[in-house]
Amino acid sequence: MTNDTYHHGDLKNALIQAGVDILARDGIGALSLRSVARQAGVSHSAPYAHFSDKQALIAAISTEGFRRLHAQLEAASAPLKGQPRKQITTCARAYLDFAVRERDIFNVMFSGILEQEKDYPEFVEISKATAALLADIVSSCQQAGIFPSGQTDLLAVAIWGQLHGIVSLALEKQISHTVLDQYKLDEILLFALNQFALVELT
Amino acid sequence: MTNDTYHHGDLKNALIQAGVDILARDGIGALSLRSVARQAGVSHSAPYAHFSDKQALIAAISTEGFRRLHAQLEAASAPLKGQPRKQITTCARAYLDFAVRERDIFNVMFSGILEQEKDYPEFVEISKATAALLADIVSSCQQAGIFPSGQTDLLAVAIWGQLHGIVSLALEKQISHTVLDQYKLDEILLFALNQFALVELT
DNA sequence: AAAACTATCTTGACGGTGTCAAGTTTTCTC
DNA sequence: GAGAAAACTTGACACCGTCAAGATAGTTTT
Repeated sequence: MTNDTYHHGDLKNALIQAGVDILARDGIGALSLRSVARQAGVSHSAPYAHFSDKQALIAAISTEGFRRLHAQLEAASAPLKGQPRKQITTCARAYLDFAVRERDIFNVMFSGILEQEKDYPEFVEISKATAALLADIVSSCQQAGIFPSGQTDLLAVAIWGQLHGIVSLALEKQISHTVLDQYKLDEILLFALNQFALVELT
Repeated sequence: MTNDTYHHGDLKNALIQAGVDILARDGIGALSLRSVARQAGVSHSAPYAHFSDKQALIAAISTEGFRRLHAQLEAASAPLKGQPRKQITTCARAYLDFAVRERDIFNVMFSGILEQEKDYPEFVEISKATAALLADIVSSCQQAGIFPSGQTDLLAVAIWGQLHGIVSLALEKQISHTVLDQYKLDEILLFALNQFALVELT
């Protein structure tokens, strides 16, 4: 072959993007190294120049997922700096939005498919940054008297856990229709958040 | 073949049990129709007499998982009938225990691998029963003045969600060491539960 | 600038997988 | 006991992850 596309240039990112696209279009069952290679227009073994195995590709896709989630939470909360009461509710809705809109990426990120996550430092970094973003908002809320003070890390984990759990159960269709017919999901999130709050969140 | 084991007798349940064993021994990556058939000592196509496809086997394993979770919660709460304060904390710990001890089944149950869950009525039934078990305890707690009264279903979903989320994040190793070094997981669960409670839960 | 080297990509192969079709064996039914 | 139905085997197919060997493109060395 003597054409000018033998070397792709940025195949690694193209493969990650191809993976994201396949997830969005065909779901998690269609995500394979070979389908990703096909989508990127390269041979079935080309990914091995950039990913040591399928786990490494999944780690990269999960990392990209956390980047998007982080960016989404950042975009939701940054314009509300100084208004922690609005930040926490807006971020909760943004978390829900992300999970619904990028359902399959969200699943890849949190479904235990990725093992040995500590082998992927970029994944660890961005997932920690995402947790820190939420913790910062929780901390701001404490300082504003919205949440009780003290044990910030513990409080942040509890709130993230609650948020994550309700969203996850919803994606798994484990929330009964008797509840869903009565309340919208973000109302459920708000109700749960308010258990922690000293003033009513809306 | 003329031996007396051509017909297994109860291959369907044997295949489910084989799946559970493989999950426990080799993890979710080793779960395949063929490995399950091998483990049960039958040919690679034998499962198709009992399961229409791999999804159906996964549904059956998930169903078995919910049966075990339900049984575990039942065993934890039944002896404490009339003591809702103890029931709710004991069940939270039992939920955590189950997730840790049967980690891979728990993952199969809640990782979105199973699609079209409504096609599997036994799965729907036992998962609803599990939610109902938790909701009943929450309701008892309300009547005992441990939780605020009203909106029982909403409260139950919030509490289950919180429980589920914290456990899930822990399994995903998304809870930072600064928190885990300071608190045990069941202390985190208790802290979160107490946000809903009118009296302190221990 | 030529040569050596390295990174990138292709081709081809291997065993494993889900699924289906066809055939065999056993059990059920009348 | 014959025929039907259920349970199981064998064999095939396309797809998968992975590896080895080779081809091609850039990069570095001299």
